Amino acid sequence: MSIKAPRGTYDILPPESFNWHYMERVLTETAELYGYYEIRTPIFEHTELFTRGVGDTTDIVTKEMYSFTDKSERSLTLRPEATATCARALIEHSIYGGAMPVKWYYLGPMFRYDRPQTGRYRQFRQFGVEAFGSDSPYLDAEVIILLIDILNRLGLNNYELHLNSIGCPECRQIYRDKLVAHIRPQADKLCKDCQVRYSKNPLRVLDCKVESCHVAIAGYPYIKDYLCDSCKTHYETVKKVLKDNEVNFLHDDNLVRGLDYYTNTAFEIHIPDIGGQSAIGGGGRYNGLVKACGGPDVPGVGFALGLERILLALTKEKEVLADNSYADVFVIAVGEELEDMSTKLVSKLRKNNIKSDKDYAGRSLKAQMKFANRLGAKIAIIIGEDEINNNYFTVRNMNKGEQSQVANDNIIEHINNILANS
RNA sequence: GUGGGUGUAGCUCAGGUGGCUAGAGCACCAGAUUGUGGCUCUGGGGGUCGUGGGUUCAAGUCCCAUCAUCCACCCCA
Repeated sequence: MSIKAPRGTYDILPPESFNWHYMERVLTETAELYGYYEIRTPIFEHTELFTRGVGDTTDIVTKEMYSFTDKSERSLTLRPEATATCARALIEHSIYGGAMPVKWYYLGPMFRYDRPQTGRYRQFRQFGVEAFGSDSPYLDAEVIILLIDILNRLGLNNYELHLNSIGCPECRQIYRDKLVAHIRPQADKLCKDCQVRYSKNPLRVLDCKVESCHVAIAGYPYIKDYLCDSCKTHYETVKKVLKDNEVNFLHDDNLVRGLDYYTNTAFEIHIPDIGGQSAIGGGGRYNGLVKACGGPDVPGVGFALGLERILLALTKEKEVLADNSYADVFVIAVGEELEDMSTKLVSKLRKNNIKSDKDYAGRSLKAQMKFANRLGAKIAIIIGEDEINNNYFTVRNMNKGEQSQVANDNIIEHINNILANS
């Protein structure tokens, strides 16, 4: 046992994998209800896609990418997120030439080289949606309504939706200048991280958690007061549609995005009490992204959810969310010479779509019963000499502890009956 | 990248200031009940004490290094 899963990766075993199936079903079925359909893209891309599409000053690109050189000296990178990938696919297949908007969802692993902690892994999984080709604020709202619908269907209640508008490059630049002018006299009072933020991306200073930074920048201007008319109208419409559709949100002046191709709506979902990283998802509008990736000027809006973090929140109270029975029926052969019979019966059950299993360890009847119980079997079928000689099966209802003799020919019907009533 | 905690059985963990053959609970296997699970009782298998080095008559225990893991920060999902 010397080789272990690499740092920041982990195995999902049953019954844990049941939770993933359950969650993924809710995610994909809900998305399709809203007209979003799955796009499956490569798990690695040319490194350049992410330096351009994520931003070469972001932490993701500067210190978290899993990049490697292949045998032909190409620089490739395990995808750290999927939005840039979707933009690439949109451009590559000239999807923008057809009917708009195009609405996609994706589900799968992402990779970031980072120190693992609660709810953070080097290989983690995201579900996200992207809608390209419409600048309508109603589409921003749809994406958010979908997100909230998903959380509700999963049974999460204690989340907070934070919402803000970061305007367009034009009005944001005016705001940025105002903000920098406001901070400049206090710049030396900021924490070490904020010193860096101040020069690199001043809007980031706003969501610093250090108390002294808040004090230092007190009275800072809000971006909402600097939005141009068009951006202001866009944001007001998004908020109105959310209210009309009973989605609660908190306007958050400190919610910002770093890069120029992010525009207008920005939102994040927080679950305060999962410990560690409370952000389980986020998204917004990115009207400049497709162009930044080398395509035409196509607007877009979307979100991504961190699935480990969602599961963390979901399993806080109950460990296994889905049906955790490994087999509905367990077939027991008493004595090795009857194993041919149990094998045939298990095959018959399976052909009739009854989830069933049998012993492969040469166990005694008692031990097989115990095993059946542990698998969560609802029914045990016993085949012994008596049964063979008289053409019947002994069927035991494991929950009720009742058992009966069932003629061989009636077995499927009988089992289906019990399962239907359990 | 920065700062802390922890590495002993498959899992959760005991093992004061070093000292006999390293323990418990759970899990697993078997028996009590020779054709019947869950509860109980009895027994059994399973550990190079993360790894390497050092101190010592003697190291699971002390020291150093290293790796792993967990937690937090930066940042993100």
